[in-house]
Amino acid sequence: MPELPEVEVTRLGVSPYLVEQRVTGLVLRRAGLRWPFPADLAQKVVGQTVQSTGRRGKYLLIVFKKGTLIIHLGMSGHIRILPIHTPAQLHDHMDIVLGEQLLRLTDPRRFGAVLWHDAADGAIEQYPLLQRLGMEPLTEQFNGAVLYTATRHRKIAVKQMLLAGDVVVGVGNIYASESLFISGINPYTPSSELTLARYKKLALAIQKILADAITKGGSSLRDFVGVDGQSGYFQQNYYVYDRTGLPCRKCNTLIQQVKQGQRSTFYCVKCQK
DNA sequence: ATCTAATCCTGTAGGC
DNA sequence: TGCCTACAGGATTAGA
Repeated sequence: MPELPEVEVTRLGVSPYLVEQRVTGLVLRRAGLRWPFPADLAQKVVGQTVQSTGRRGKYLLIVFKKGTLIIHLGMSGHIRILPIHTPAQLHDHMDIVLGEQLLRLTDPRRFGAVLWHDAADGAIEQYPLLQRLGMEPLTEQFNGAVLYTATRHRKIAVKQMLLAGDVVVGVGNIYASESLFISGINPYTPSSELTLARYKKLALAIQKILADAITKGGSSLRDFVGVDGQSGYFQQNYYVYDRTGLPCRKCNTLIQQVKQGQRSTFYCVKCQK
């Protein structure tokens, strides 16, 4: 379940194996994932050298001189660095070969995506799918005022606003519930009704929880090079997510699970008003 | 301009 | 034991 921290941890993990390395081959084992793979992808990347890696929201960027490879992990995707000629298994959809190693994309549910943009680094914001994305939460510019000003006419529940990604990116279903608990906000509150002061608390909660998750995930970066892939989210200690019917860690009230826009929301009715 | 619902797909958990 | 259904996840898209 990659949210922003897992994508960033992935980027940090694979980056040393990519940057300044030349792509020597590309293997596609199906026509595409969520969307078809770019038709001429091999021509675009094979022979090219990776300049840098980046991230925009939950999109992983692999930057070449002539363009940028955009990878989205969907909800079940993950990437590993493996020795060349490692046999592919079910759901291994793409290999980017770099000399003696390869970057392998695995995604059982195929909600992920592999895209190409014919412009290097700076111009990536022009890519259609990235154009409507909200602000990066882990930047100096992001704060409560950003949330406040963007939501003056938004009646949508604050939980669903966070998830929508057009105000702030990278907050998935887990961290939406968690950040609202930390800031003491009821997930049903219409976005336009929250005060600046409460949005300041929410913005700080989002930044802290995402940064902490990256730190924790970063401690298992080596997992991206090897057989087992997935990185250290197991020990995550959530306040409300997936704790339906269990006592709130602050007040012992039983945690409620509800549906908002087809998605589960977890919250404490006493701590979150 | 906003918002809601449907959609993509597979693995897993729960009910019978 | 095995079948069946519901659900989980992100984010675009179409429709209200």
